[in-house]
Amino acid sequence: MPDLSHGATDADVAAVNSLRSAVMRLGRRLKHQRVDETLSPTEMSVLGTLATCGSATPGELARKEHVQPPSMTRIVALLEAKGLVRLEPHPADRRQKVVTQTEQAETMLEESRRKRNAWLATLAEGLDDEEWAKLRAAAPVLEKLAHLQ
Amino acid sequence: MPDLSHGATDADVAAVNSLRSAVMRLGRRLKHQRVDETLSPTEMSVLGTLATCGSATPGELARKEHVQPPSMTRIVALLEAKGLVRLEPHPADRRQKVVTQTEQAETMLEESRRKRNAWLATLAEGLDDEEWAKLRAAAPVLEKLAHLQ
DNA sequence: TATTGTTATACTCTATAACTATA
DNA sequence: TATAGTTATAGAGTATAACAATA
Repeated sequence: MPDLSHGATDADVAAVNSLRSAVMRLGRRLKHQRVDETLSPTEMSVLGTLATCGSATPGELARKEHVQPPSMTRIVALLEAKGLVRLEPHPADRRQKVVTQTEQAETMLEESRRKRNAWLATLAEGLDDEEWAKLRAAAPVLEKLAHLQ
Repeated sequence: MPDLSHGATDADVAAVNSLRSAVMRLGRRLKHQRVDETLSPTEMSVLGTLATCGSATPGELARKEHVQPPSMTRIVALLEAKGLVRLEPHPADRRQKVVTQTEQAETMLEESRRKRNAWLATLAEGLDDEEWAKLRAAAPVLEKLAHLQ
């Protein structure tokens, strides 16, 4: 961790600038290089969360994805309409709902994983071993960063 | 580089999934944690590019930021209206224009760099030395990735 | 009274299509 | 005929505000 009590170094600031710029640009690319044309990036991200968490309430999903509750309402409704999630009443709190992914979603995720290999291949061609390793090492840190605070 | 000629390994695919999800989520956070409320992420990114490249044509900027030419027209117009860039005729080709950042933009970037330290500080509190190092190592690779192909 | 989720609405950003001017 | 940039328009995704139901 950089010594921020006395101000960040120029190199730290530069790294953050670079990181931010790259994340924004990469985000725009990813938006277009969807493996599944019928799902938005956030919808995919929600399915990914449900695949690991099992199930969650709309409020929990909104906090995880860093969107506002009304946005998650819409996203969950779209996923439900596509048959990818199931909405059930919360067992303990009748205000809340429980969102679970369907078997169809699992099948779809497996399929999209195969499709992703093509994009991965073109990606990897432009990176050497070392760069690839750096990317893999940073992936979990980026995930942590996205969830911090 | 992973052995993609015979298909990517599960670990490679998992890394890409994780990366994509993190980039999307982080991108949404960055959208809201703007250091300058009056500039969109892409506007900031364009200024960052101009700060390093010196000057560029709208077409070049569109390709770098991965937006379509009409979008860059709008972005450049907004930056010009804010007095942050100057538009001049291209010396050799009268179809093109040259976009250059103003002194005001440099002042603003310096100011925003100071503001960014606050966000950097809260960020760094949640990361240890090792994680921070991984992030710094990956930043240039992410930039490369954003520009590939 | 606070919290969960929804409805209604508006905004921001970007894209596509069609156009103008220049090469 | 091709290219750089613009104008006009539409769409996707998200936010805010106001509301209903439950805690």
